[in-house]
Amino acid sequence: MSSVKKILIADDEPDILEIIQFNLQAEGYEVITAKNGDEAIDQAKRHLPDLIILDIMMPGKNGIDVCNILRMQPAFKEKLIVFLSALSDEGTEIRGLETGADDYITKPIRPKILISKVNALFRRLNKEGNNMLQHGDLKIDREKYIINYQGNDIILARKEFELLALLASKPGKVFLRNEILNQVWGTEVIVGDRTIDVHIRKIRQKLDLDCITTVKGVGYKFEL
Amino acid sequence: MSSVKKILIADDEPDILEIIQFNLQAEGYEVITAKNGDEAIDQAKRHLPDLIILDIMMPGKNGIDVCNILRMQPAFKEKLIVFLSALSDEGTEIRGLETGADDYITKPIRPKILISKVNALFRRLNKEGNNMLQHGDLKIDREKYIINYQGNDIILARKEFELLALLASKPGKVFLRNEILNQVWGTEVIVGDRTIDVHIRKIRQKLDLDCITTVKGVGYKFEL
DNA sequence: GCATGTGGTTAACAATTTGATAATATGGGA
DNA sequence: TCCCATATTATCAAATTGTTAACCACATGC
Repeated sequence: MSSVKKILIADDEPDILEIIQFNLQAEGYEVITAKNGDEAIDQAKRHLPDLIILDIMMPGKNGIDVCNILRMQPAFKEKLIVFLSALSDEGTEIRGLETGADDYITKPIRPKILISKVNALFRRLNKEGNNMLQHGDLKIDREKYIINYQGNDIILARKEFELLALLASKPGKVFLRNEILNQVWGTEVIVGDRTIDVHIRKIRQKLDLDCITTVKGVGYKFEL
Repeated sequence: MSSVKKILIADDEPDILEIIQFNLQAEGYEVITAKNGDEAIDQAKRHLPDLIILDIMMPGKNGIDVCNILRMQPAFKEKLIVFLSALSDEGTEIRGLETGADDYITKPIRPKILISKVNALFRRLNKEGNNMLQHGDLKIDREKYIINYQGNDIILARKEFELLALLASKPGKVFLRNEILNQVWGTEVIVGDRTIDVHIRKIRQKLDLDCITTVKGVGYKFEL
């Protein structure tokens, strides 16, 4: 979405390194390589890649060690880490799964699957935290303050927008009236009881889409 | 966590079926098998397994077809589905990833990895709903204020919901009428004797499931 | 400065849902 | 059998939300 994603690959076999690098670069990613665990940690700190692919079996620090070390640091708590494993080392692989990796890829490397997995990982990441919400035909752009439904832009007033954006930020979750007041109006402001209802109504009217459900006695929730 | 997890395996090769079945049963899972796609759908509907492992390449309906068909139905929207794929069919594998599977496992099957993945999937599932109770086919989602039984959402009014949630929070425990009053109604409010009964009745009616037992002279308890 | 429009809030009333109660039925045990 | 705790049902009051219109504040352009 935003900028080119950086990927760090660490493997002691130059061939593998090259295959992966070639394929990921062809896909448009920026690739950094490392030949062993220590180098991987070094490069990771220097470039802060978005995704780190670690071979498990490496001389010196192995992939799991590297993962553990990196996960210690806040900068890598949220980054993607994927293990590479040969068919032979089952035992270590399993430990890898428990260690906080986001996925793992088995050797021999099959380029299409590799790319597919990498893309899938980034897609997942993008969904998580951004100022663009999307559910079905409904797009909510927090930056531009625009709602788009089935290709048509819908203009909501600020409060209406923020209310909808809040509800849509966690589809299905019921927001209590108090929560809504605190999030949208702030804790200082005191407004009457019917204010929320009126805004909800306006949203429902403008959107002409039944996406906000009332949970009587509790609050409202967004769902398609 | 709660009860024994059911796993359905579908593969046209008896050897594979047996290997997987043996390993998963050894791990304490209940295993159901199917030899082809149609049988898989049949068994899935009959047993409502928690996890479905589908071979992609099968005569008749293949794994992806089966997955698509099952995902149509509300009962399987939330279930785990995993694909099994041979090294050869890369193309289909990739499509599998996009089709709504939760993971996929490559052949040849390595038992330890299989088990590790299965365990990981169930672990992930448990983590997902933070304030979510689950007993068998009955899910109680405090955040979404929704009861889900066998894939169907059931809407309860606030008091009904809170009453059920209370009882279900400690399955088997008998809640005295006083306890219930304090927890659900609060200590201030005073309501008549029959009020609880009426709410219990409404829950039983809406759920159409015999999960609340009366303990005469004492109170009520939740159990499946 | 003045008309106009928009956003936000409120009040008043309608519509709806919920929850409590009373009245009555049921069913198991002394 | 009779008694007592619970089940069931219908009913009504209270709580909650929906809807509309009016109002004020503020910005905008003329």
